[in-house]
Amino acid sequence: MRGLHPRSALPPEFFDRDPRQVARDLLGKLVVRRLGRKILIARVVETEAYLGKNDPAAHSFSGRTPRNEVLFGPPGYAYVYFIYGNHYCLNVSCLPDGAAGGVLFRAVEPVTGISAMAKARGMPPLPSPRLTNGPGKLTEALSITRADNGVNLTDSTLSLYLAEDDFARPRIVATTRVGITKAAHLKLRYLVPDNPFVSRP
DNA sequence: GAGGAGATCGTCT
DNA sequence: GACGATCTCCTCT
Repeated sequence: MRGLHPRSALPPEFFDRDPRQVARDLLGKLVVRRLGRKILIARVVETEAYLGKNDPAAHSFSGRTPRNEVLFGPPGYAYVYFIYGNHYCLNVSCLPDGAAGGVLFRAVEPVTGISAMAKARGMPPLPSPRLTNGPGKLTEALSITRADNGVNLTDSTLSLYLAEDDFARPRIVATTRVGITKAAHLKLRYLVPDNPFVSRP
């Protein structure tokens, strides 16, 4: 029942660092989602770093716009964007106010509330990797939408935040990022090898 | 299981 | 008006 215990949120300083370091350190941490009385918890198993300046693949590379302004704000805030007409993707802002780095959550492993996640995904209440093994899938499973854009992910009193876990630090592998055409050679994708919930090996 | 096409719309040119 | 940090379904093997 460890998954039901209250969790302390990761502090703002955790995100006030290079996105590459934040992306690595987020592996094994927890995404906590409150939906009314229900609580959903999932462990992070795959992330990607977006550097902002000097990273053509980053949404913030070409400067500040209404869409990406959260990335230019203080660290530890949710940047949620809509993509391909169908899906939402969850990021967390990194680096100090004014520097627009971020980390994309690409896959998580359900810990608590699996049946609720399955329901949100329109799938049978069984523990399948297909529930959360992709950036669009995990937001759907956790009911994350544009309404969550700009929320403070370091505040455990809110309905979406990031938390520490008691687990040992997982093994980490770095690969190229998925689905991008610019700066595609950079190894800025981080995953827990052999974890069945990664989006692809 | 691999591979390809379509869905679908907000954002920026 | 084009395209995108994706997903699912369909077909073929």
